[in-house]
Amino acid sequence: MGTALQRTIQQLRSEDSEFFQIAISVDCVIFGFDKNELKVLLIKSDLEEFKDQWSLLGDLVRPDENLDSASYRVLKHRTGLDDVYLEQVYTFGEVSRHPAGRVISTAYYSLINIKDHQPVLSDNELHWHPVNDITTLAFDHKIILDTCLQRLQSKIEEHPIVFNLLPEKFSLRELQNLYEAILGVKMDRRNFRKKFFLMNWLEDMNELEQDVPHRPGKLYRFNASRFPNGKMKTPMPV
Amino acid sequence: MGTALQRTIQQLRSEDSEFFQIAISVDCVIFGFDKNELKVLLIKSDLEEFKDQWSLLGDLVRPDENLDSASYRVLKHRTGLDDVYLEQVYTFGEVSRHPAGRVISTAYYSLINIKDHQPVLSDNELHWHPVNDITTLAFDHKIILDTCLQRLQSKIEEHPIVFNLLPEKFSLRELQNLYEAILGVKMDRRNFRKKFFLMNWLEDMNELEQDVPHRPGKLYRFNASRFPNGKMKTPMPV
DNA sequence: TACCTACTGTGTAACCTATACACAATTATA
DNA sequence: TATAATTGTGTATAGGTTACACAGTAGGTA
Repeated sequence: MGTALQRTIQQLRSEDSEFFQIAISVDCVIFGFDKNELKVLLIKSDLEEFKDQWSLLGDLVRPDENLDSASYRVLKHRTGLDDVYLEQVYTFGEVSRHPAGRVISTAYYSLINIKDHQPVLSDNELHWHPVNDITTLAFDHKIILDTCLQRLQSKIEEHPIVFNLLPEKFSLRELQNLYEAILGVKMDRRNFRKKFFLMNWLEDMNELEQDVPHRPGKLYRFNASRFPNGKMKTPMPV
Repeated sequence: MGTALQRTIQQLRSEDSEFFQIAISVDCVIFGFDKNELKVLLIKSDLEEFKDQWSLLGDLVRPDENLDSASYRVLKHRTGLDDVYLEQVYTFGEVSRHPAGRVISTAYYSLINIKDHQPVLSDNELHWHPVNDITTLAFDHKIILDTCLQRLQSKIEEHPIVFNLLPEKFSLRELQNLYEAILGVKMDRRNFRKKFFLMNWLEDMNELEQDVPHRPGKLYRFNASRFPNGKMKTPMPV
């Protein structure tokens, strides 16, 4: 007796479709940063079972598209953005996770500059929520959100991906606020500056912040070309 | 127009089955440790396209089983082992990754004590291969193997999971050989001992190695109860 | 215009961890 | 009884992490 995979897909389909009763979807945790808070883009669930609850953005995967492509498609559809940071995190496959049937879902998270996001006008069910305010979501989406946040937290300790959440030019204070919002810790300002300058990622724009009611800070941008091999030398200071 | 997920599964099935043309499988990278080498359990592919090539152990997911359960089922079927370490790593969903049709596969890796594995007699196509000797595999399984090995490498730097690959009692030399085999580096013997004893994971069994042609080392076992919160304090010494 | 507020920008010392490294003790074997 | 191979042990150095204070600057306000 062989396993199911040892027969061909055509054989399986002709037998009894036993293995084609599972749908696969992608769910996207779309992170943004605004007013010193980490936020996530959610939509009102339209399933009766989860009436008035919020859920992540997702869709079923089409037979002719790659898994990653499905995720990019959802992002493009919901944010209008093309060139975004996207990372697969985990696949959730509990039998009963979707009330309407068997749906296995692969979770991705994405980092976008919230200012670039022009909400689709017809989609007034779409809103940015502070991550820290979210206690429940439809389906198993709270678990998916938590899993993606954990991945983001460990990822930024070694990879320079937070810049996807910021405008091109930013001050060191904004950058530190972002790290603090994601990691949920306070950091020492002087040590933060020291470490970042040691890493040599930032390019001084020779410009100052505008419209701040205090001494303005310098503006920098991320210089990806200085980043050796996609790996940071040391984790962030606490 | 809503997305596919906003209709019910029943609606979708009755429409045109567009979203039920994808099969989902699990693939297991089963790691073992023998003769100071990290090994992986492989099976001869029986697909014509990959004749005489080796492949990972996997199977299609059944509609009524959780994703994790499918992986445990494959492990139990191939190794006879029940209580094994298993971790989901990544889901591979390229459209053309399987020649027989659209199959999305979720990869897991597993750590077993190779001595416990009694190969199923009828399955003489099943063999342990040194990870370092593997250059090609059927399907995209080489990429899956590499991905799982990378995950294992980063995981052991913070979590005490390597003990799943060893017999209950082991010497410090065996433990160090195992770390060196997984990470592909040589470590300093004295620093390795120092760090492990500082972490206080090991319980001295007051026994010595047998049948070694030199001064025997002490035997230890992993004391999980001393492990606080599943997280190691410091990475392994190099 | 003078002062107040709130932030920016900067350096050093103490501490902790990681690393490099050598020799005596023990067992099996010839 | 000598040899081979490995175990078991401590210290000094280097490097990185952390804690911490004060002068400078722009905007706001009286």
